[in-house]
Amino acid sequence: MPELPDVETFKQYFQKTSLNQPIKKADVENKKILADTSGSNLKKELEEKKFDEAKRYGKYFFASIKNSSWLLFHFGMTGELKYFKNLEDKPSHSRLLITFENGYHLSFDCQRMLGKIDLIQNIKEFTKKKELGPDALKINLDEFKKRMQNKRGGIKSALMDQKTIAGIGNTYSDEILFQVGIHPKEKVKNLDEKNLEKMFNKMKKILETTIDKKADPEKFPSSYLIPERKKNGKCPIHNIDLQRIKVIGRTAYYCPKHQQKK
DNA sequence: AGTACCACCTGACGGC
DNA sequence: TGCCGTCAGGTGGTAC
Repeated sequence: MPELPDVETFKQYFQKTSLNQPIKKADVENKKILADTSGSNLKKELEEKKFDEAKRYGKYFFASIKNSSWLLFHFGMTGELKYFKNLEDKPSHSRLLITFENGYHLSFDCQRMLGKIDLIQNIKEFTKKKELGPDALKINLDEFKKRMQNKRGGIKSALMDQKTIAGIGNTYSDEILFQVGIHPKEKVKNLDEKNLEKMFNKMKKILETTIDKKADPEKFPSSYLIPERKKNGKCPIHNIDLQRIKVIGRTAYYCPKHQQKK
């Protein structure tokens, strides 16, 4: 589920594999993933050019096309990047296929097609238009507290609101709340400054740790909730069944023992 | 402002 | 075996 740590991992992968390599071909294999551009336009923009920079903001990834626009990726729920040599290794839901002069390929694989690709001129303008809040990795404590203190609803929906903070989704909001011991439906208003500061620190630590582990739950510390976010999952601290509830239409997992409402 | 609900979309899974 | 409902969860739109 591409949230900030997953997208950051894609960015690092892209930097390692696809930067500064002359592009030979670019083919859109399914037009549904295109936002505001056409397949022929994308082809024209990419072929015989190269990527010279990679950036991330929240859950969005941007690849700079040298002397031209930015190629924007949003991964939706099932999007990912794959770099490979032989076409037989092409992922099964490849929607955009880029072929480099060196013979390797980069594919935007997106099974459910909830992802999007677009061309944009300016990242700042884009994030402004989307009204995205500060990136969760970059936001400082004061800004975090200020933004949270303006929220009236529940804490999980506040953490997932991209206009409040950009980058946290359903999975990682569960992890943050699990580690600070707060119920997903707790009203933000009921949290004091100390709660918010602890939450801020945990959020940063979780993002840094999971990026370091390349967003792979199998490599996460055994004290983490995420690997247990499944049917019959247990709290790694208390070894009891996790609770499953709906919060804003999303499934939230939490420990009924150490995440009780105030 | 916040929440509820729907749509987009595919594939895995459980029930019958 | 195979059909069907449900679920997964990011975003965006609408209704209340």
